[in-house]
Amino acid sequence: MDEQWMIGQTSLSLGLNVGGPRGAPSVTRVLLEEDFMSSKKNHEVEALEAELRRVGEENRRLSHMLRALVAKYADLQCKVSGTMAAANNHHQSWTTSEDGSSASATRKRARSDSLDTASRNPSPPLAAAGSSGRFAVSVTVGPDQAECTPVHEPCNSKRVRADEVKASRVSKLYVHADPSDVSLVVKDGFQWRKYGQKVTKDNPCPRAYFRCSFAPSCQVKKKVQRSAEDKTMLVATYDGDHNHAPPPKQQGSGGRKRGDAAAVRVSAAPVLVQQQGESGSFDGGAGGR
DNA sequence: CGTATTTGACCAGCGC
DNA sequence: GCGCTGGTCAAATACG
Ligand SMILES: [Zn+2]
Repeated sequence: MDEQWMIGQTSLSLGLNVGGPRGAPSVTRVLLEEDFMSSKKNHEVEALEAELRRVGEENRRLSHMLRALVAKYADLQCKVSGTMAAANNHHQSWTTSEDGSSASATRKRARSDSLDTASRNPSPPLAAAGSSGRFAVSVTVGPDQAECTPVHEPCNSKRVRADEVKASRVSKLYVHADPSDVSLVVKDGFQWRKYGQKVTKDNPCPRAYFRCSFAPSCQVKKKVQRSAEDKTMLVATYDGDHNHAPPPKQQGSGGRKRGDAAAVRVSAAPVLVQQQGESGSFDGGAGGR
């Protein structure tokens, strides 16, 4: 299923890329000038100019979208490559992405590396789900993921590794949400209760902390933060696994609550693999503090 | 009135 | 030892 979706993305991306370059507008403008010099039909020139402007705007928008799409596609391709050949990691650098060393231009690359590193598991616990307008990628990293040692590390890698080791089950979910959404309350099928919000150092957008409020014995936590540059990307980091039956999407064809048409409701249910192995002795202790 | 969200305070881990 | 940063708590507030 994932491959099919990715193939679709590939074809789309290639098609857009072929027709993407901004060479046509200049040609159109030349033709338009010629028409104007001939002084045949001014109104037609005006119409053409208006259309040209509109097309230019659309082209720019499409270009932007295409760029994001290409970036995502590159991430997915890298991930797939890493999954297929888990041992052959040639061009992976795993730059200082989590450390946050102000990598402005290489933000996408860093994300790609992160995804790729997470996908370097022996078993492929990654799931991709895409809708017509939304984009969601879920990556579940396991405890044995920290075995892979980075290659040429500039400075860090021990802190990140320790963090990964400490976290038993961390699954990242990249969702493509509308930037008009100001509340990071991502309704992904579960009931979350927000318990904190902090402003991180390298990201101007605040990070929201959620906790599963569906079951008292479920201490699944979730961190939601939108990307610094791609305001349309919401990075939801799920920590833990639900030990209760998920609410079966009881939200029918009702109206929205806040009248927000483009809400963030992440309906793309990520097929989180329960291959974490031993799930026992995990749901019992729910004692907080 | 009960519940969810907000938001400042508090704390723990880590680097210098 | 001190400062910084991320994570959590809990009182206050908003909302249904
Ligand atoms: Zn839960």
